[in-house]
Amino acid sequence: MTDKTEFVAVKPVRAYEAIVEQIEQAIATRQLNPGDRLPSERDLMGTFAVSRATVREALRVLESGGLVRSRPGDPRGPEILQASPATLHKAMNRLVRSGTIKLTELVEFRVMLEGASCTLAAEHRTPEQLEEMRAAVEAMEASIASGSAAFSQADVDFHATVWEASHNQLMQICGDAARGALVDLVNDRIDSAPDSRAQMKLSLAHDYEIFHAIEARDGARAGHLARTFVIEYYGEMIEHGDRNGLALLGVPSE
Amino acid sequence: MTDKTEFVAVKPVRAYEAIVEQIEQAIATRQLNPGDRLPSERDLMGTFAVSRATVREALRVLESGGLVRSRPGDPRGPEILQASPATLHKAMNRLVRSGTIKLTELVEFRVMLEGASCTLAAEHRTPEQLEEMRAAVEAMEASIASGSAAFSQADVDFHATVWEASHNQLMQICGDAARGALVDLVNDRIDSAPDSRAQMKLSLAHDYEIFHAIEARDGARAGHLARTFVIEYYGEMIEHGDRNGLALLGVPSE
DNA sequence: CTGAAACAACTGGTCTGACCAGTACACTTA
DNA sequence: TAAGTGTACTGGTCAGACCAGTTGTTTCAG
Repeated sequence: MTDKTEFVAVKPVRAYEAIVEQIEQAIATRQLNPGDRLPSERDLMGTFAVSRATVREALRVLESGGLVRSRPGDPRGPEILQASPATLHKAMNRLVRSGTIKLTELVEFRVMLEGASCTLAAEHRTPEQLEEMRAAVEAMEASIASGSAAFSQADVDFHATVWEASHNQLMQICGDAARGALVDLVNDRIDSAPDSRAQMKLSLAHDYEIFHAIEARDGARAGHLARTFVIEYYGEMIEHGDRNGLALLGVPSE
Repeated sequence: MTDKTEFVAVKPVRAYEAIVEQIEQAIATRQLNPGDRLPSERDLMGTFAVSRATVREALRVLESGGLVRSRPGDPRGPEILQASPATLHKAMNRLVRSGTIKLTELVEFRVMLEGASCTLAAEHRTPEQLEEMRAAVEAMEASIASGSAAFSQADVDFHATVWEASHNQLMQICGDAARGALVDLVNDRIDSAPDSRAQMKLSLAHDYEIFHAIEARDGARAGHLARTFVIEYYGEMIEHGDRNGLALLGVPSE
């Protein structure tokens, strides 16, 4: 506290940034709450003493961050929005797609998330969610003959329900982003390797096992299965040198 | 494919949004790469056939998303940026602060990440990184008397090195975001509960144990320890009903 | 010939003032 | 009372302007 005064680097703050900052603060500190309205752009230009172009730039930034929404003609002004995971989702997607992140990392990440969500789902799932899962796996089984599109849709449904049943949005969002990025990457790599029938049967068997573990509320087993299956599925695509760490994630601890 | 034509909901697309979309696409598809330059705002208004105000709004949105950077006076035009975790970080923070995401979820998320990164670090760490960790824990031990600021800085250093040694940026980024959000939340909750000496000693002991597991390349043990400690640390702040799932995450599998 | 100073041609940041197409709400009118 | 009409707002966009800052070039003194 009584340290010598220290100077820190500065960077010019543009007017619209200062406005964003203020409004963001007001939202963070609950002075502004979802449903509240901001004054109109023309009023705002008065209170911030800037031109409309400037307040609009600020508003656009806030809007792109999912904090407010403007609608033309609405006399109540821009609306403060409930925070939504959409922005996080987009940010995650961008990061992963940018190639800053290696396939191995993505798979490791997915292994953890998938495992954890299955464990949590086994604990937290409601009876309704269990039935949804049952319906999804049965749909998979039914569509195994009719085509890979319907099959993988049902597959996605099953996993989506598991995420939901985990009651952990954060994992859901991150897992979803990772899954999306992963299929993109894999599609780029081996374009359109269509699910072979054998492949489908394997996936189905896996999902059934997981389902039963969740049904039995056996979280440890559900997590272990999920991890193992993801590793098995993506393992071959990963360079040999990177497989050790992955394997470790599969079967942890005492 | 031959389905009946289906109409879908539309929403008006503002001009600046269309511009953002196009530039975002160009970046995602690698037509535009980090270091590349966009034409100047005045040129852009020509190519998109809009006014400068509109291209500026688009640029502001892209800038707030961390995709480009404009600098006044630079005749080369706005620069395409390397994707950075900053946006993700901010998005996660906002989501957590807004209360959309519960403390429990955040802790669960952190438990997974912390565990996984320790496991991976045990496998992937280099000798140099091991020494960094050793230095950090020793710094913790040394500063245990001198004050909590230095102590927790060393603590953060230790964990940062572990993240780094895991060689998984994704986990690092998410873990960091979660950690940041968590300390924010906890600081709000019990404001400035200063690390008691006992608390510090406990943290130190934990970190030492983890360090030794990483040193011994015992990934399973390192992960298990990390999970257990995080659970122990945050467990009390979590509502009783939510603790079961958390406990499950700690000691998984067979 | 060299190095420094002056310049010109750009850049982004901001402002003013204007127009349009929508929306909400009060005010008619049947 | 119910349907229709106005009107006064909203946000979206445009045009044109000014300033301060950067860059690269040109000029000029040594």
